[in-house]
Amino acid sequence: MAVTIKDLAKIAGVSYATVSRALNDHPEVSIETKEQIKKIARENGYSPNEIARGLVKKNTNTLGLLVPDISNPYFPEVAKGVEDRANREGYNIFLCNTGWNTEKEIQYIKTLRDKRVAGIIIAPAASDTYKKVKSLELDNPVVYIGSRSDDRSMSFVIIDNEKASSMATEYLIELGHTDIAFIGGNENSVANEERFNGYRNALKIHGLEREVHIVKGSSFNRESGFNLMSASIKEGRIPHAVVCANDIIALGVIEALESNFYNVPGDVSVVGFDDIAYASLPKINLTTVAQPKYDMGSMAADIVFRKIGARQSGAGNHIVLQPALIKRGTCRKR
Amino acid sequence: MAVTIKDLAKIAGVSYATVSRALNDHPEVSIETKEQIKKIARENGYSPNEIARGLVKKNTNTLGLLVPDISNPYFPEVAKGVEDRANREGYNIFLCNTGWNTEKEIQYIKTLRDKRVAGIIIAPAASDTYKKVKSLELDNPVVYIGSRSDDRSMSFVIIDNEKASSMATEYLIELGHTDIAFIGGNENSVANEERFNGYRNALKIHGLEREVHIVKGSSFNRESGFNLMSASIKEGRIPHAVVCANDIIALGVIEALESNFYNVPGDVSVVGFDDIAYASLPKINLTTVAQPKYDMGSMAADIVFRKIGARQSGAGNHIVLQPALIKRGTCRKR
DNA sequence: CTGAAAGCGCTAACAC
DNA sequence: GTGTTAGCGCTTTCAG
Repeated sequence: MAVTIKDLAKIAGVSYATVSRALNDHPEVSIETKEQIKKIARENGYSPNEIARGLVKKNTNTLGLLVPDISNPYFPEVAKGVEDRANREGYNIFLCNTGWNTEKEIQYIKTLRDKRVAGIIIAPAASDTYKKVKSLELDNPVVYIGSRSDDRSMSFVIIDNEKASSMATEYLIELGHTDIAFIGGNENSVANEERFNGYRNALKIHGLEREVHIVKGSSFNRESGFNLMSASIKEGRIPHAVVCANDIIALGVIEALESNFYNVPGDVSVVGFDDIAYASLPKINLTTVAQPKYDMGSMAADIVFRKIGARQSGAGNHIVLQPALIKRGTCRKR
Repeated sequence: MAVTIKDLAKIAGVSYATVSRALNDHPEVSIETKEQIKKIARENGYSPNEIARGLVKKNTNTLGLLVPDISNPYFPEVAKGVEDRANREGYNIFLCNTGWNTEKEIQYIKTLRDKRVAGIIIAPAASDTYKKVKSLELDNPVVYIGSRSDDRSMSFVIIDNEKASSMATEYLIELGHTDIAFIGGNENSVANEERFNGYRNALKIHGLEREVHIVKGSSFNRESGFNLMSASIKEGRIPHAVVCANDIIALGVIEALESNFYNVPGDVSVVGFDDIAYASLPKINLTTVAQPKYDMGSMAADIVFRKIGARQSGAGNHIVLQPALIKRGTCRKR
């Protein structure tokens, strides 16, 4: 099998401790033996067994990342941020696609814990993710991304979802719309709830409470947006505008609207959430709320590293980024 | 620190070997002590140290996946296929974003090797990835995805890129186009080369050799497609149609065309490659070549598992899937 | 059915 | 500078 440190020691005629030192560039070992040993290592295709090393150093140089749906362009961007930051530290990341399923989420977290990852970054699948994870009493630092729990002992990096959603809704109100619908994603998602609250509050503040036109959410995807909007149309409920819980839902909503010959933004205005890359395509030109996805990923990784360094699983780190409304072409004055 | 098997043994008043057996459901251990020990394990929040176990079992239940750009919606789909298949086997995957950079690729592969992953799935960054990887003389099974090397000892799962590209080009020819351009991605990518060859061969077969209108590629992304097409327009080279090396390039090409007031497909027909989710958006409606991304991912993982089982790093496994041309709205008769 | 002991590949005192 | 030795947390003979 693979050549070990002992094999090298035998060849070099030294103890294997010396080999270990040489390979790790310890200062005590003479420069010649160092060179010598490294040469032998190279010649014999030695590859250090990181898992053995990890066992003794109690350190795997590995992070876990849980995302609900890697097919949603929002998450690859986050993942890239996490990965780049982790890579700079010499860390690798385990990518876990949870499919919006907390069971799967917990199962993944358990294996990550067993694999002794240095930290776990979670884009939660649902609101009960938090307590489920908490009940695991992990030793590993955990940071949430995209949404938060009330429990301030937990760390997170988010944008202010509620405010963002309010901004979007108020923009629509300014444009003269009164019958504004909200089409949500997974109903047990915290981000979804916050975005809904932001929407509702904006209506309330502007005395439009009566107009609240909720289209119950189902999933954070295109099909769901399409189906929900189609159903609403079938019922004859055609709002002036719709606030969507994310961009891909918005894409589905627009699809439904246009396939029923309603023009966007001519007949109905639509605003999304996330600002995925495709939102800026001229043909799409979706008005939406931007999230600094990549930065959120790297910031989350940053917090993990800070926690690892500090050895204090203590206080929660909280980063709340400000959202920006990107006005493009799917909204129009009424 | 974390409770170990020895702690449990002490509590249970048995040897730690027995604890190990009980926890692993060995048949020899009495059902009562088994229950007993499991209970103690649960109560004390025991989590098996997979890295210690891995050291002795020489098995990490981990796969590595290298992709050039996780932001390209093609790759998350592949990743999902790999991940789902791996998950069924109880494996986790290391996601490595190589940024089309073979240096980074090799560096990643080295750490994956050091971390003793059971196998590595590579969506290669460039044509020299193959020999660079080969020179590493890995013990780990490797399977390539998306493009292949001539070296038949390597395993891969691909679609027939050349044929696919020919199909797309011939479709354009049937539509009456003669001045057909090819806008490529990374020039040192094998997939890019194969797709270019398919394009050129189709022209040749139809006696259109003289018309070959190559727009040198640069990157597999939207900006590149946009820039290349814009430059071509500026030079006054407006082809009848353009074959793009992938969908996101096509998106950029269309963007460039329309921002210069050329209508697609009215003035210029465009065909993409990959069939990413956004290609089917009514507003985009991109004619393209479909790749079974998810299946390709899971098949690649499948090969890895077969190799792990067989313990024969021997013969290369080759899967060549048939491409399908998806005719949508970006091409029109001339 | 269970215990004792060796060892996976490596690092880190502790000696000399 | 380098060797010896004791683990890291676990699985797996080998005894009994």
